[in-house]
Amino acid sequence: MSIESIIKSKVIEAIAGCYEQSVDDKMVQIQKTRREFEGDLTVVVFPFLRFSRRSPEETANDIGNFLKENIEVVADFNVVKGFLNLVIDNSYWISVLNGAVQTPKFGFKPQSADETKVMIEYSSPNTNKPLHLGHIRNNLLGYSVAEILKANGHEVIKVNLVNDRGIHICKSMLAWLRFGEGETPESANMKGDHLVGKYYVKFDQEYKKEVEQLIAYGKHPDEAKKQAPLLLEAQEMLRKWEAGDDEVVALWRKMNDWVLAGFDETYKKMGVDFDKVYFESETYKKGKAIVMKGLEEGVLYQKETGSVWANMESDGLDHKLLLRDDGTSVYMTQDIGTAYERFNEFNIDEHVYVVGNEQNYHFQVLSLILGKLGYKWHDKIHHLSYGMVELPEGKMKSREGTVVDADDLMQEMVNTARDMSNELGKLQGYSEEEAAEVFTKVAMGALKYFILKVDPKKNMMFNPKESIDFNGNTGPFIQYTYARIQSVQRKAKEEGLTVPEQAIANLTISEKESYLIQMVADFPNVVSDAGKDRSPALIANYVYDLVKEYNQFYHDFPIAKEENTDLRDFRLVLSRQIGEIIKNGMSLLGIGVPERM
RNA sequence: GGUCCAGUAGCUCAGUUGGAUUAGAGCAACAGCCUUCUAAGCUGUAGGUCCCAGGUUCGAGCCCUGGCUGGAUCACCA
Repeated sequence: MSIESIIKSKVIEAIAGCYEQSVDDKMVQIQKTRREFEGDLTVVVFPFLRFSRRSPEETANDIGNFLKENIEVVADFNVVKGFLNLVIDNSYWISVLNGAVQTPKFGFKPQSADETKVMIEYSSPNTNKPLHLGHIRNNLLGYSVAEILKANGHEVIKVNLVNDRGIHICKSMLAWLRFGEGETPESANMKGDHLVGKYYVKFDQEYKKEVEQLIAYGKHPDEAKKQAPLLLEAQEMLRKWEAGDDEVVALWRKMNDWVLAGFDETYKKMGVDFDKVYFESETYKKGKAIVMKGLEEGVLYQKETGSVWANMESDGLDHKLLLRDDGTSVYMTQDIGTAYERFNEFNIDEHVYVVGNEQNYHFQVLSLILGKLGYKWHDKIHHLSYGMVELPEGKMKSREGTVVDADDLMQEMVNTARDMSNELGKLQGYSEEEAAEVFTKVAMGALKYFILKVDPKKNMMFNPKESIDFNGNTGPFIQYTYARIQSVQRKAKEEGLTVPEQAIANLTISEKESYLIQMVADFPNVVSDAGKDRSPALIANYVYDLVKEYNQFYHDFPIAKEENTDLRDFRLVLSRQIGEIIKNGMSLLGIGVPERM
């Protein structure tokens, strides 16, 4: 039983004893004592005033006396206004630390059948262009949330739905046929996704030329945009693809394979992976049967022209198209079909979709329609919605060339980390491979941490220059602290000190250190909260706070040189445990920590 | 126009189910600190109408109402 729940129950007893009143345990608020006050834990007594009918100070004293007498580890208390600050005995904190030390994978729960089984879909790229900065946020969030859910005991299935069909793919294909001169990733010495992306841009350029020409010949701009020969040809290509035309399908397959190989490389560098990859070319017709059933049951309705709709007016929304006049599926239909399939095939309890906030409306409607169709799991689909990534120069526009390419960005981060390491002479004495491993970890840590520390739902500003700043609330700062902790442990060993498995209980430690232990003990709660909120930012900011506290306390107190051997041992144990937490916490963000840097 | 999201220091961001005279970090600026656990660090100074106005409460950056500003979205696109 935790100290908080013991105090809680005793506070209820105290109120029953002193005032003959019973209070709900929700009214008992216990929090960490703020740093500037003496004590470890604080009970807020304001809610009890109407029971005690005494002043806040008197009430706090009454309860304080009761707690001091009835709980062994409550060593003392003081009262400031309506706040009852309890001093908890050192031995308690040390036993908490020892408990944490002895827990393998501290903060992580083993997989449990009691927890829900969750599918998480993320990344979801188009195969007509390479991944960009927005995808990076998506991928990092998806991977990190999957890790966090696993650490909370959930079984997690990571999936990727690749959008490999549609008019945009045909545009790249057409431009490659027309202007490519047989270029391949090998001959051009380019990643496949970049090569295909190049032709997507090429299409757009040539298309614009055609449109301008048509306008020059007197066409109305709207008409010109629709009648440009390249566009008509691309549309024709899509029709052929859907009809299964051998040549078109072969080309489509070839270029898609290039792109997918390119994506794999990028995912690998980013450190993300999937348990299953879906292709839209295989799923785009799904959902039609479910919609037809809904139509029969009268949940949906059909217009005279043949299209099928859902009336969402009762939910304050408009009407939503589900099948076109020609009976073909739209995006929503497909999502209905794949959701149904996934819940049934994998027997999942929940489904998380990591998709940008421009699709908030889509997912709101998806859940409502599934509810209308009678699926009880319709409220078990969660849209993990994230904000746009903006640049200092303004918004990213692929047509204006202001997108930040994922591969370029990662390479730039690695280059910068290497340059800084060399400049500081940090990695002297390392082999080339070892050095490369370190600055790659640092570079990726910088990028990942910068993005994950921000609340997912907020739009964020990505400043490439700032992200490569290795100070402050950044990944490298945290990695650096970890490396220093490992250095302490190594030095202690070199000096012949055996780092004990546990700290000695009868020891006087500073209030700062008991505060640090409280933070250590908090880690499992933070992991749990991050799971509930699906927010890596909680973990990131917690780890930063812990690191900052650690640095501030121990910068001036070299642990290995502490003369009191019991205290030194205690500090070695605490420091090692904090290192463990940094490593575990960062792994939930998909960030590696180097032993030295 | 309807719906949803956001607004906290010059900039980028935290702020746990409402709690403490003084709302926190980092960056940028200024001033210090290398016999230290690794200076990729630490310490200090300066910087605020928590968008505005009401309301609820012993207590509001947080909750409610109304407004302002910015963003997203409202396709027989995906």
